[in-house]
Amino acid sequence: MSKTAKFDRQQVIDKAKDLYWEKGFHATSMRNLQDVVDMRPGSIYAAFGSKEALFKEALARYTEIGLANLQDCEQQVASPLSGLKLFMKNIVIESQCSAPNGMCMLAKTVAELTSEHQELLDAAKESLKRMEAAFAAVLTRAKAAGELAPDKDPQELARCIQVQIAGLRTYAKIHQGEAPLEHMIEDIFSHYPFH
Amino acid sequence: MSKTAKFDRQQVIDKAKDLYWEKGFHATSMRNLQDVVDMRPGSIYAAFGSKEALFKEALARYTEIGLANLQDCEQQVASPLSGLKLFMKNIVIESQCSAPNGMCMLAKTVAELTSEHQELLDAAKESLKRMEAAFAAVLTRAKAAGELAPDKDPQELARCIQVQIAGLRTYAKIHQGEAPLEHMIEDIFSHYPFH
DNA sequence: ACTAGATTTGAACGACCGCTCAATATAAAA
DNA sequence: TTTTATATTGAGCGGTCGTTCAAATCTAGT
Repeated sequence: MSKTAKFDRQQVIDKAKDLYWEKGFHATSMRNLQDVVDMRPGSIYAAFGSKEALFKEALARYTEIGLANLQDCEQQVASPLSGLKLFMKNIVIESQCSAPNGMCMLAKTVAELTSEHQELLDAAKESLKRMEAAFAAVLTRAKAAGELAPDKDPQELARCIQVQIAGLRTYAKIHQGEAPLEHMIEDIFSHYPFH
Repeated sequence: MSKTAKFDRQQVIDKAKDLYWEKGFHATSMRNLQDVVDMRPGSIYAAFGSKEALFKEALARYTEIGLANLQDCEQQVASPLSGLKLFMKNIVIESQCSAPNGMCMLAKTVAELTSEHQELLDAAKESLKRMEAAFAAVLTRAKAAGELAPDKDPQELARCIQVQIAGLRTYAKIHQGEAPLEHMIEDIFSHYPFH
C-alpha cells in the first residue's frame, strides 16, 4: 500500500453542503469551497470529480440529515403527529437563524437550477419526493395510533405538509421574524385537512 | 439637441426580466442579456448602469405586471374572491408552462440572493409585501361584498394566500404536472381560514 | 532504509465574467 | 450645410471562473 487520504470525507461534504446551502450553486465558487474545506483544487477534484458532483453529494447529505431529523423528532415526543409538528417548527422557526440559510436547500436548488444542470435538478426533486414519502409514513403511523381520523389520506396530508413548509419558509425569509409562524403551524394541524 | 435613443426601453426591460426570471441573477450573464435585447454592452451600461440596476428594473416591471394581473382577474369575474382564485390558478397552473419559469421571480430572488446584494434582496421583499397588501385589499373588498364572513381578517388571509402561492408553485415545479393543483386551490377557499 | 504507489500541492490554462471608453454614427438645432 | 450634443459600437481591460497536471510529499510494506 501507500499513503491514505488525510481529510475526513464526511466533514468535507458537510462543510461544502453548508456553503452551497448558504450561497446556492452558481454563487459558490470552487475557490470559496477550497477555503472552507481547506483543501487544494487538485485534492478536491481527485476526491469528488467536479463542482457538480460535489454539489450532488451535498444534496444527498442534506437529505440524509433531514430524514434523520424527522425520525429524531418523532422519537423525542413519542407521537407521530406531534413529532411532525415539532419537525416543522424546527425547520421553519429555528433554522431561520441557526441554519446556513432559512430556505430548504432542496427547494432552493429546484428554484435556482435549469435544465442546464438536469442531473442536479432531478436529484433535488427526487430528494423532495423522498421527504414527502417520509411525511406520509409518519402520517400513516399517526393514523394507526389514532392521532388521525381513519378517513384521512396520508398521501394527501403529506402533500399539504410539503406545500406548507415551502410556503412558510419563503414567507419567514421575507418577513424576518415578524410573522406569527408558530401560530400558523398550529393552525395547519388543528383545521382541515387535518381536523 | 441631438440623436435620440432608438431602442424601446420597456421592451428591453421586459426581455431582460424574462431572461433573469428564467435563469436567476447569477446564472444570467451580461453577454446573455446583450443577445436577447440585441444591444451592445456600451448601450446597456449607458441606459441602465449595471447588471444589478437592470435586475432591479426587471423586478419592478415583474411586480407591476403581477399587480395588474390581479386587478384584471378581479374585473374579469366581477367578484373579488373569485378574482383572487382565478389569479392563483393562473400563476400556479398556467404559468407553469407559459412563463419563463414556474416559480415566482420575487420568491426566486429572495431564495437566491444573500446580503452580498442587499439592495436587490430588499427590493424583492418589498415587492412581495406589496403583493400581499394587494391581496389584503381584494379580501377587504370581498368582505364588503359579503363574499367573506364579517369576522375574517383580510391581513391574516392575505398572509395565508402568500404562503399557499409560494408553496404551491414550488410543489408544482417538483411534480411537473402530476399534482392536483386545481383541487388544492379550491380547497384553500372552501375551508378554514376562509370558510 | 528503501521503494512503490497513492495523495497533495499550487501554478497556470483557456474561457468567460462585468464593465469601460475612444472612435464612430446619427439626428435635431443653427 | 454645418454644428453640436447625444447614442451606439465593439475591442479589450483586469479579474475570476472551473479545471488540470507535473512535481513534491507521504506512508505502508519490504
